[in-house]
Amino acid sequence: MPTMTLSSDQQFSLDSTLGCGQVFRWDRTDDGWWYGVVGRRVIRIRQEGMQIIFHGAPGSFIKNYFSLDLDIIPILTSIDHDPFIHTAITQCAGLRLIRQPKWECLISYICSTNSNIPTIRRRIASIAERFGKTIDFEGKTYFTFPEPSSISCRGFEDLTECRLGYRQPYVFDTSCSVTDEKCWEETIDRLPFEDARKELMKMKGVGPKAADCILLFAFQKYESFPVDVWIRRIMREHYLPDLPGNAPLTTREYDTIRSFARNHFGNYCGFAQEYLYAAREG
DNA sequence: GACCAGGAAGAGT
DNA sequence: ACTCTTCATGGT
Repeated sequence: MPTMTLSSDQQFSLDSTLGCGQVFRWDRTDDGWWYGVVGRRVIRIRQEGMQIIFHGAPGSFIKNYFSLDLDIIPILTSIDHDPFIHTAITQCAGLRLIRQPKWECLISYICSTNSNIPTIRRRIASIAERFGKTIDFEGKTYFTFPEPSSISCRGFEDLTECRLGYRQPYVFDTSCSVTDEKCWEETIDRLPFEDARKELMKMKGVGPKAADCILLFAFQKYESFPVDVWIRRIMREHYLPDLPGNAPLTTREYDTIRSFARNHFGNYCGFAQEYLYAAREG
């Protein structure tokens, strides 16, 4: 079984990283193993102190996926500007931002709107099960996340079983437009942040929040600061107590919150967002 | 049944 | 550019 030894200044917690809600296709067994599908691979991985034990992918792949090449200490230092974020950083020590497959991330966050994490997970699993390819791994069957064309070439109705609700046309429509435009990832990647954001929001079902998540989790745009109901609550309570009334989140308030965060936490405010989110409710 | 969850689109102003 | 309504699902 391949292993990797973390260096002493290389903070990493597998449980925080896979359990914080940034990815939806990993499961932890009672004995501490995580199983996940990434691209065409099934990966089994666990952590024992400074040792990472894994199977299903080369070490270089693991290192890149979990962004273990990134020097995280200076990044955390750069966002550690107040006692509240300091507590979150301490609480979720070793949380890393994963480099997610872009297409899967796009659909995942289209499926995430106005939902909770268990429901989102079920939707993604259902899409993979019905449209992906099977992979046999250690006697069990897993499913890849389907290519855009695998969804778009089938009828709209085939998605109904996935129970996406009002998101079904968004997923289908985005699958069609991405099937047509092969190099959308390059386009997004090359653009400066605000332009990339606008470009993503042209896709059906992608608003400000989903765009920010996709930019953060799939494109490593660390200046992104997604604002969901939890983050909004936390920011209003601890950083922006003077914001008016508790009405539905408007575009203006969203922008107020994210520009505050960008100023307060700096260019790596996306890390701050994920630590605050992971440390929510407790 | 009401209310909530990693919101967004569309219509009407 | 802003406000309001509607959207489908599953859990508490």
